[in-house]
Amino acid sequence: MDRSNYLRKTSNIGGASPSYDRTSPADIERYAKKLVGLTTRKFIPQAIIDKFEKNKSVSLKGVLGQLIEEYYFGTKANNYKGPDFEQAGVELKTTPVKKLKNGNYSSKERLVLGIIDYFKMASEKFDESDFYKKNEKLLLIFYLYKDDNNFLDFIFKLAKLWKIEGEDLRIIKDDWLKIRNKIKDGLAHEISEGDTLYLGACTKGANAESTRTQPFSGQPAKQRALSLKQGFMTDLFNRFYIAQGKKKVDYDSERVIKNIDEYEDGFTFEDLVIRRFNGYIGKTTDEIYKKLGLDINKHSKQFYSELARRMMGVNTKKIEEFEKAGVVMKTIRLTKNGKTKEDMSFPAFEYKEIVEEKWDESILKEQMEQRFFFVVYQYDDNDNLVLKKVMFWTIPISDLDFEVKKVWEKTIAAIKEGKYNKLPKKSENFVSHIRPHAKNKKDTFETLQGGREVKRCFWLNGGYLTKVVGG
DNA sequence: GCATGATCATGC
DNA sequence: GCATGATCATGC
Repeated sequence: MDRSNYLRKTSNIGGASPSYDRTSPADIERYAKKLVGLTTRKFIPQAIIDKFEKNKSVSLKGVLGQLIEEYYFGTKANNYKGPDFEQAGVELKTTPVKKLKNGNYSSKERLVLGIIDYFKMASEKFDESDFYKKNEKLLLIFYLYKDDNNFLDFIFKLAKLWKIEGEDLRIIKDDWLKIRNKIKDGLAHEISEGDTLYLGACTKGANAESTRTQPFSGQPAKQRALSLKQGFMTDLFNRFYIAQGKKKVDYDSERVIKNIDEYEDGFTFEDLVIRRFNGYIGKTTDEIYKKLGLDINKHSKQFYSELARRMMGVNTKKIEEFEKAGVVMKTIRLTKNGKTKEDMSFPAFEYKEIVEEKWDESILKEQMEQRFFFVVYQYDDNDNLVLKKVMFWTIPISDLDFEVKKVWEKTIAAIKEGKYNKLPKKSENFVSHIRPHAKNKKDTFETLQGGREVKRCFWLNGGYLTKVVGG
């Protein structure tokens, strides 16, 4: 279909004008906003609708952005390295949000911004990188995803031009540098999405075995793409949505770094967070409590996490940067002789669901690959808890892709055989094991064999954690 | 009512 | 003292 034909078509959409100035970011945004409330079906040619209706197994997902470019904006999708709207420097991205049971919206997934060329990125500077030049200004078009719906009928929820800037830019740039430095060090094969905060290097490929060569090592590395993390996308959507006055949501989250001026040269977000604890290391919880002048309940289960947040200068339940980065804060308590008191649990899994998963897309991998923030206390001779250290941590990719994967595979094999007493025990692997995680014995999930078994989950072994925190 | 984080109890 | 099994407590 040629463009004039397309223009005639789009001119009928809800009174939308087909014309916009493709050299102007603001005008592109204005035109994009007219998509809100529409579905793809409204502006693509009947022939394409027919094609997808005929074969519903074909997902429109991969081509949704292209259809918008071609039939709504009248620009051909390009393979050119720069942004889609070249003169305006604007890159178009469509991305799904889902509505949660409580009525809030959350991003359905991370936003992929481009495959990493390990050879190219290794020698780039951030400001002149392909990534930054292409993605500095994004036209984000969010659509509402529904499980039972045809892609043609997903409703566009929000369109917004967003520029990477301010505190976000600080963190994204540091993330980018961290990834680039790993490539420079010949460690592209050890990159993990959990290494970084907002910008993650997620695996991307036809299958888990899609690999590429890297410049400074003979080791093949998984094919990866730079992407904005799911938590970050959720935050973006909600901020825009609230700004439009569509909905009042009390976020109850506060930043650790309130002002960008708090960043000093060479200090990353993580450095600044760790520095917040400097005055408290070596103090007992009581001393910290008094020093902070708190009036929180000492016997509450939330006491330790609240104490940690207050030391960071955050008064809300949620920490904005942690939410956006998907950082999980955990309190670890060590005994007098430096061992972790407890193993660390993950959410219980459904027997019938886990057997359908592939490792690379598994829930467990996603959960374990997150970045953790450990607040480590140790009991002293008087049985007081003393703040020992704080640290960010991501499980090394070898422990995850080898050890944890083994445990995960054994688990699935045992479930398939119906041998629920043969699930991997702590003694079988030094990183992880399976244990019950339930209200009581009656708290069960259905099994593959039609019976019921107590809810169980994966645990990180206390001994492994002891090693990690250097107890 | 349930998910989640945290912790206890028992027996070797 | 540790592995394993079991359960508690809180908040949404």
